[in-house]
Amino acid sequence: MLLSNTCIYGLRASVLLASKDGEKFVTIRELSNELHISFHFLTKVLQLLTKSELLTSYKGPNGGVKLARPASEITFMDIVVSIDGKNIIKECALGLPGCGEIASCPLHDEWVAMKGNILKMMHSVSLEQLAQSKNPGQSNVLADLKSLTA
Amino acid sequence: MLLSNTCIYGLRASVLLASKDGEKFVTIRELSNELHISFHFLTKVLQLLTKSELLTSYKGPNGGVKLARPASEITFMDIVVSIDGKNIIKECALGLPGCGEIASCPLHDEWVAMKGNILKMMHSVSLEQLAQSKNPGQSNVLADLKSLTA
DNA sequence: GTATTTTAAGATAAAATACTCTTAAATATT
DNA sequence: AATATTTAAGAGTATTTTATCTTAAAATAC
Repeated sequence: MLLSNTCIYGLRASVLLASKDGEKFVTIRELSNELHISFHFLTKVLQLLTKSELLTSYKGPNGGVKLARPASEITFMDIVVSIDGKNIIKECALGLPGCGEIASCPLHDEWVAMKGNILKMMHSVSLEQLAQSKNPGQSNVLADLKSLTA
Repeated sequence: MLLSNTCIYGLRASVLLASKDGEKFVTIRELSNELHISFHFLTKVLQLLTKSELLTSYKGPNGGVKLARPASEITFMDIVVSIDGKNIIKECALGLPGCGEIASCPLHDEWVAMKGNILKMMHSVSLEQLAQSKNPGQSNVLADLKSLTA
């Protein structure tokens, strides 16, 4: 799989946060309830995003987490990099460590193009876009985000 | 990552086999030496390919493994499916289990298109093509296959 | 048939990932 | 100050992936 489970949890929580009032702190308990993700585990995941300064957190009553920047300014990619790191797609489809530097494997060009497309998409899609589905044929992602367990 | 380590080992060994005389059995010991992969682990990996009938194996002296079909008739995809299964790329980038059935997340269309491209490439590239680099600018993949450790 | 070569299979170990539980620290309310 | 709320941090557990080691089974050669 391209993204770890942990990363997908982080993405879902971020999109959910993006759908809420960006000023208020939202408790991780609330997020974990709506997303059906274990509270303790989600806490760990969101700590990563907080350390990366994509989220701001606040302890104590009325505390919680919120996006550190407007949802339009945080990309899918930001979340992915924060949790899974920069190398989610290997340089070479065959895992050849030297591929592309001096010589390349036969898949190289196609692979680089596809990798580029995926990264480009991740970079160009914001949490705001993910939170509000714009195409008429598509329902809001939030319904799925919340209702599904598996 | 898209493909497991195990799968990449299987791919490398298959490409190496494709570069050799397709009639003779090649010992796993020889493959593991050339690829710098642990003999015992490679044995396990190739057992999967043998079970999937992509390789033929033979025990005893002068035994080993060889491709079950001509290298031109075995695809990158065949190897990947045999080792990592059919679902190497999730339906939905956000891991939403229901995405695409009734409603879709905002990434859906782009994601499906990219997934299709990757699968198409894997399906259209044969072991023969991987074994003999055809583009002048590209070195043969075998040099990398053999020489690199990591 | 005995020894040798080689894959097959199983048991075990190590590492990475996923997840849980407990305690500490910070903040707010009373 | 005392208590409740909430994130942070750390320790611990479980599962999956990766890798190793041992033994068994099959085939050959002598």
